[in-house]
Amino acid sequence: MQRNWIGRSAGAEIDFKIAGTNEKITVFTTRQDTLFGATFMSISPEHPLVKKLIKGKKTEKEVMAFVERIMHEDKIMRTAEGMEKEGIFTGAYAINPMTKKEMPIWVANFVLMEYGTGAVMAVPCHDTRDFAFAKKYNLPMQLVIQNPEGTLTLDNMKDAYVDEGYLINSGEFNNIPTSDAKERIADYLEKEGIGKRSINYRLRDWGISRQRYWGTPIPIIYCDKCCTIPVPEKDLPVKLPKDVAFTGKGASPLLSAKGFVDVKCPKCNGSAKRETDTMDTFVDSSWYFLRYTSAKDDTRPFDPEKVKYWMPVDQYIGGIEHAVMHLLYSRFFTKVIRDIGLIKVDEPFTNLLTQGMVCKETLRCPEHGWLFPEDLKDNRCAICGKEVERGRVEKMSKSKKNVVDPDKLIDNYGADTVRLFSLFAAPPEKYLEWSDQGVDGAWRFLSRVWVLIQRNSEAIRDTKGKIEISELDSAERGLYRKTHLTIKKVTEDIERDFHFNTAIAAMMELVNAISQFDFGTPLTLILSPEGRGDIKIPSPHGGEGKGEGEKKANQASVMKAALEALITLLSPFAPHICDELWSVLGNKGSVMDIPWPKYNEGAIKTEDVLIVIQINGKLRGKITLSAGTAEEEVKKGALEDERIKELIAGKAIRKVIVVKDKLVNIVV
RNA sequence: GCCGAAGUGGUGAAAUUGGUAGACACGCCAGAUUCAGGGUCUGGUGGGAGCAAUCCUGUAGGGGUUCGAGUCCCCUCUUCGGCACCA
Repeated sequence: MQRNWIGRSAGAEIDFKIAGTNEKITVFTTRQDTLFGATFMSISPEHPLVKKLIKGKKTEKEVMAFVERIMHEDKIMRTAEGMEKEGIFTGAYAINPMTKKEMPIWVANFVLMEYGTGAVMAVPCHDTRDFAFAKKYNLPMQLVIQNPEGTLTLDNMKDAYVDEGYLINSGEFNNIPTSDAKERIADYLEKEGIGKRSINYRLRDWGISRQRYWGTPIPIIYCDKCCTIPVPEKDLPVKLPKDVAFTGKGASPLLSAKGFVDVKCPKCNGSAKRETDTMDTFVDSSWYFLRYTSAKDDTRPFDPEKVKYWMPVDQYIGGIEHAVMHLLYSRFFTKVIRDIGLIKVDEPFTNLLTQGMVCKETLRCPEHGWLFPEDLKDNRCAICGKEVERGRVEKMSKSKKNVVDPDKLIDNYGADTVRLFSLFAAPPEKYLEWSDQGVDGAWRFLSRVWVLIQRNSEAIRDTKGKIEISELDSAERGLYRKTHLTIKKVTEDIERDFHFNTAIAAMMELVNAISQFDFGTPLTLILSPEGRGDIKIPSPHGGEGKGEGEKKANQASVMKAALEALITLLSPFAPHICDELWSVLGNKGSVMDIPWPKYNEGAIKTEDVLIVIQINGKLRGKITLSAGTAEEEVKKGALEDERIKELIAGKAIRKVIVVKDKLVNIVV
């Protein structure tokens, strides 16, 4: 996205002789391939050559009047697209270095002095602006790029042809495709010394001063005698004054702070005034990460050694709305600070995650303006009863009152639930339309975890937890495998792309699996978070039938492994409840001090795999085989399946595709 | 106009390498819980047909590549974000 702002474009600078003088005029173009089609020239009203060109010509007065008028127009308006193109002939001519023809030089309102060289070779046939300009002022046109179909003529063109094609009317370069011609003509220009390859960047202006209080003061003093003087280093930093009147009217509030504004000139000691504009807060956010490395250093902005240690930022997370401006400015600052030799960092951020914004619909009463969701009564304004307009779903903002008060949710559900739900609702890079539906689900999940631990903690407390996979029965193996699959999934989801939503879903699956396995002591718990009612715990599903001794020990070990993994994995998402449950499980200390669990490859391996059977790519059956079964065996197994036999009866099998441990596709 | 992202059930979303579309939730439906309500538990839940087994259909729309496409290619539409005559 920053590409638009940096605006790198590769092209060439080309010199044009001005007829009857020794002067030359240089243009920048990305379309040197259309040089033979350049039939006139447009220059910016600010171009320094304008005065020279018209000097002594009878058009001088007229042109100057035009230039003056344009330069007094608002620049943003003047350079807005769709603005009427205007120009005036200077009376001077440039010489096209290829065709040697004379090209009238025009001053045009749409040519910008700050981009390129402030002068443009106009190729009306292959540039839409030049086309419009040439048509308006009846200027010559020359077709030099033919489309691949060969159908273009000067008469049938309704607009400029700006696409790829091949060259015509271009002497020795005829019939060359545009992309090659760019290189060949650039080579020619360089060889002949009339031009060179050039790269242009269009950096946007950044006016950093603001007429507001909250911002860094600009350390400049204005003295009538000594002009503009920077505040001496010993007086830095300039701090914002406290005696300020915020009227909401007029210019900067700092103007009202007399003690701030009136100062002695550091040079002549006469009376002087301070700059009262402050800096855009983007200035501060452009280097704060450097300051963070040395926050307590009161002698300088940052300590280069600390910057060397900490920078660049490994992972930067910010809202998508800052993807262009803030990040571009930060990169710019970093490079400037590097260029003046204070740091060695080239790019400030190694990885960027732009998170989506949280949005919500806006509500508006025709009489009382923006409304909070709770200002509604039966879908009407609670104050006047008027019907409420439901607006667009947009970025949450206090001014539009389309916000959710986290305190209320936290009061009702607790911080863990609110945190868990926010992370579960959507992946982080996606925009999220907030809805309260679903918070209940997060609360229920945490309640289930709470109950599970309470029920089982007693039974697993004395377990040593040693597990031999070969000694486990199939239910135990199943849970043990699920536990390790979950560790893998949660770890990878977090590390790879912060997809907390799928990590949480995986933990929910683990909880479901543990519930199925549950063998804990029957227990009735009364949980009463504010307004949530109580939970009666039903009898456990299994467990009673299980044998004693070894069997029971394995069960407890597997259960313990599952519960401990669950609590550790869940702790970053619901830290408070997990810390509590960690001790309920009989552990000392905080779960936050426990190393992140590692999955065991051996626990994940399965003996049996489910093979999908397709006929012509459509799902027609499933069989379970042991993992790693040879292709031939799998094929045989599929073809012997009763249903498959029926379905393919009487049809010729053209081909059978086997994907190992996954599927068989029978093509008939 | 240009650049970028996206479009999947009633809803939020999964599908990470081209291989069972809809995981996990929300909502809804049914049953259980010795009153109701709430809560909890169990089961069901893309659409259509069928008593059923099952079949057809389905990832914005249209084409294509492939044994096989939400995923790859081409075209179209819609939404969102950014930019604004940059030669």
